[in-house]
Amino acid sequence: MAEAGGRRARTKTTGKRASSAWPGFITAHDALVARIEERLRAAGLPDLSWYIVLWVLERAPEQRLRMHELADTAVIARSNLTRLVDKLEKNGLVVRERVADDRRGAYARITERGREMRSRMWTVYGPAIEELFLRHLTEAENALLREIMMRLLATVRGQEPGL
Amino acid sequence: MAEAGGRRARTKTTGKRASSAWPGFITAHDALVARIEERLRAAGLPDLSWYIVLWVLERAPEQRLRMHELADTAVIARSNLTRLVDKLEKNGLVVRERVADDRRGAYARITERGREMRSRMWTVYGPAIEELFLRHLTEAENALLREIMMRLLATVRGQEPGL
DNA sequence: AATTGATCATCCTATTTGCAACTATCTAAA
DNA sequence: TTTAGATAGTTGCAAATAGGATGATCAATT
Repeated sequence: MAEAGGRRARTKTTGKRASSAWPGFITAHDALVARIEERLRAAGLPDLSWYIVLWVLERAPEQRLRMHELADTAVIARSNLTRLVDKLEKNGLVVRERVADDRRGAYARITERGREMRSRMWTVYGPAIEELFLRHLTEAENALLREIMMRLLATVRGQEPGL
Repeated sequence: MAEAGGRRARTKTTGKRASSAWPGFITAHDALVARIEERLRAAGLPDLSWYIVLWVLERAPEQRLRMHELADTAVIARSNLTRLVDKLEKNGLVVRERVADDRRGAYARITERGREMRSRMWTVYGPAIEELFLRHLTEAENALLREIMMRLLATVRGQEPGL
């Protein structure tokens, strides 16, 4: 959160605004994600991290991505992605493939079962997004929100220290 | 994430939009939070969850809140809040107090040291928010974003199953 | 070719988290 | 009252996570 509605601005250099959107941003995010995870769990489905990986892979050029690209796109630490992909692979949802010209590297590729699982998860996830999120936004708000998020993402990705 | 830019809408009932803000929303959130946590760590400071609890308590009516109120406000599972408050208490940043008319209950109250810590964390957190988030929004965007987040928060809180 | 420094992925360990009990207390109804 | 059912907070255990270390390979320079 932040100094939010904030008592008085503390310094001149920090140039506070009347009211930052930040606290609401992270709080709304956490609350929404908690609700969604609840629904997935109730439906006996894997959690969001699985969905995200499957979704990213499904949209990738050849249904596959290098591990580090996947980690960056899905915003998952590399070491955690290794284990997540282990589990997905054990469940037959993705397969690892060697990289022809770089023996250090590996691809993760989504399988047919992986696509099925993503689709199955979407039957819970999609309506949840609709109901908890989209439903409360006008078309214009949705569009602006999307644009803003892409802008933030672009700049934050542009200055990753470890990227 | 979501069906995003989405191939074609799958059913009529799901009433998809051209492009949902949802994937960007959670991805931007995760990326921003990761950067911020990085900075706090680099500064040898505790992580965001400590800040949020201290911040919520500092703004609370009497600098204190019942454990369950704190959990709900900060969006932290009760069992995790118990342990988080344990740690904060061990560090002298909050104290637990009994509730006069409900012997089951407990307050968490922020201490002077707690306020100092929040303030110290803000010297890193505040500029990070400014630089990574606010800086990229116009005043109008910030205001709208804030309003939207509050709206989402209100509705998601209105329908909590476990609340 | 040899060396140095990055990069890729994984492994290891300490924490943290989620969930399901569990205890104590309160509330409402019989 | 007594009892049945909620509520507050905590605890235990399994699983997930973060972050640094490791081993292997690649790229650039000498």
